[in-house]
Amino acid sequence: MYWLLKTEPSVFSFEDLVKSPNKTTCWEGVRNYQARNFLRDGFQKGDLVFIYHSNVEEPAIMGIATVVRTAYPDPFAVDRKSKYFDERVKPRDKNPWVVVDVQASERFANPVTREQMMAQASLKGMALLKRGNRLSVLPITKDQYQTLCKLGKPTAL
DNA sequence: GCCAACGTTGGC
DNA sequence: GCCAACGTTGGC
Repeated sequence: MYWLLKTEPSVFSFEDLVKSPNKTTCWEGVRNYQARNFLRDGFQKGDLVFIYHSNVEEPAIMGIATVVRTAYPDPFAVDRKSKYFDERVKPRDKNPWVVVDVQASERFANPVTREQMMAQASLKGMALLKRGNRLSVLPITKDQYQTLCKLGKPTAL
């Protein structure tokens, strides 16, 4: 399967992922149930994931990561010191939030900008491109994956 | 259970 | 900085 994860590069960028130990990080802080369901029920080991920079001048897909660990409880949701702490998760409840681990695998030689995607007829209808879409975890079809790779030119790290 | 108010995301 | 979209909250 193929996915897309949004991130604000001022918080955590694709290059931050590349620089992480073993180029791997746990993708914390997802606090939306639909997005959570994708992470929990959809993400499989080996799935490929586009990393997309949002809330910047030129939103773009920067590269590809691989799922290296399937969903497990988000430790930050129950860590009072974390900015992702969720007050509503009471100790005796089960923590509803999950993370997956992703490892950077390839960098796009040509990051694919939102503008480029908008101009691609074959990407018409992508949820990502819909105005007002706020979902931070999105499924990508095989066709979309191939189109985006053709544009992005993935290169080994 | 309805729905208005509010808060957040994120493109523009 | 504006505001569209939409999820969440809380009064009733």
